[in-house]
Amino acid sequence: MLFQGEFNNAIDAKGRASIPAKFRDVLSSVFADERLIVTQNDGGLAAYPIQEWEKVLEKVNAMEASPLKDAINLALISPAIECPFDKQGRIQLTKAQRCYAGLESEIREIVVVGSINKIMIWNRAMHAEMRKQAENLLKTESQALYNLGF
Amino acid sequence: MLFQGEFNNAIDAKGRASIPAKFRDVLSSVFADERLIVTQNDGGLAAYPIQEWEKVLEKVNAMEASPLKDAINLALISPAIECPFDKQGRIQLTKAQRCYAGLESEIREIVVVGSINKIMIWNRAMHAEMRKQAENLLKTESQALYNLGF
DNA sequence: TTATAGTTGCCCACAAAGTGTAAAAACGTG
DNA sequence: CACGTTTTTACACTTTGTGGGCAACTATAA
Repeated sequence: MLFQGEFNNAIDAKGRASIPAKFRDVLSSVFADERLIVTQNDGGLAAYPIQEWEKVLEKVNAMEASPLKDAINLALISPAIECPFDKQGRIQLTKAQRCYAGLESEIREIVVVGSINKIMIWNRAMHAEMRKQAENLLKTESQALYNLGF
Repeated sequence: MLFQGEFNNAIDAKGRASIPAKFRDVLSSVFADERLIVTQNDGGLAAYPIQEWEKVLEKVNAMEASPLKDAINLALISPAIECPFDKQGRIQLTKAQRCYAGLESEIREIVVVGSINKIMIWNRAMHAEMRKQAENLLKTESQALYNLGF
């Protein structure tokens, strides 16, 4: 397990998001490279260690032309940009990234979520709403959950 | 990776579009030439560093005559024009270019998107709409995305 | 031709955004 | 509870983006 857990961190007035120390530790110990590529996905931001991102790129490049490939390029690849860490372990997000993720001006509360090989960053309120939706679905699937061992 | 990322910039009343400093840096450091050739493509504007544009031209010239070649000349090559930077890092777009890209008079909001070897300029609302379409398609292909590493 | 309106390029100035550093506050561990 | 680590706040400074003024030039019409 690489990135794991949820962290309620903040984004400052200039758009810098602090990344949990645990995730930075994973970057330096497992990947030996602190570079993060941040893209937009599903209403939030997804940050990939550069090695992971390059694997993704190779696979996408190998696809033959199709509407799906175009959509991936438009929605996932083009917006991607490297966001370097500052000395306090924060990454500077661009205006466009904040705009996409609902992190304008006065909004400071984010949640940083580990997701195996990537790190997701959400507007905290939005994330809470998504969780609620998910939990509602789970209520209708108690048997399946039981079978899974939950 | 040359041009990467999305930037929410503006076009002013005179039709000047500001190009992100990062992209200007790529032009001067990688291409050592700030000239941009701007053409029309797919409802937006595409700006090529002059070296990249010349590569394209050579390849098109090498094609033997065909309806496709004619269409390329008509739709992509003919409208192309060099748009020089002013000292504030903006390029002056012509009326025809703005008209084509849905950037008339009062519309100020654009998005400048890096796309490997070229820079795309979109009406921001139009781009958001395209992204939405793309994301809808992606939602139906979550297994494929997972396989690609997203 | 002259007058007029529109376009283009150049310049300046202000506002907004980004960067870097330091220090305070909060947190978690022993 | 005290300590070290982590996160947040605060401030100063730099860079970038945007709007506006002005003059030169172009095209059109009277």
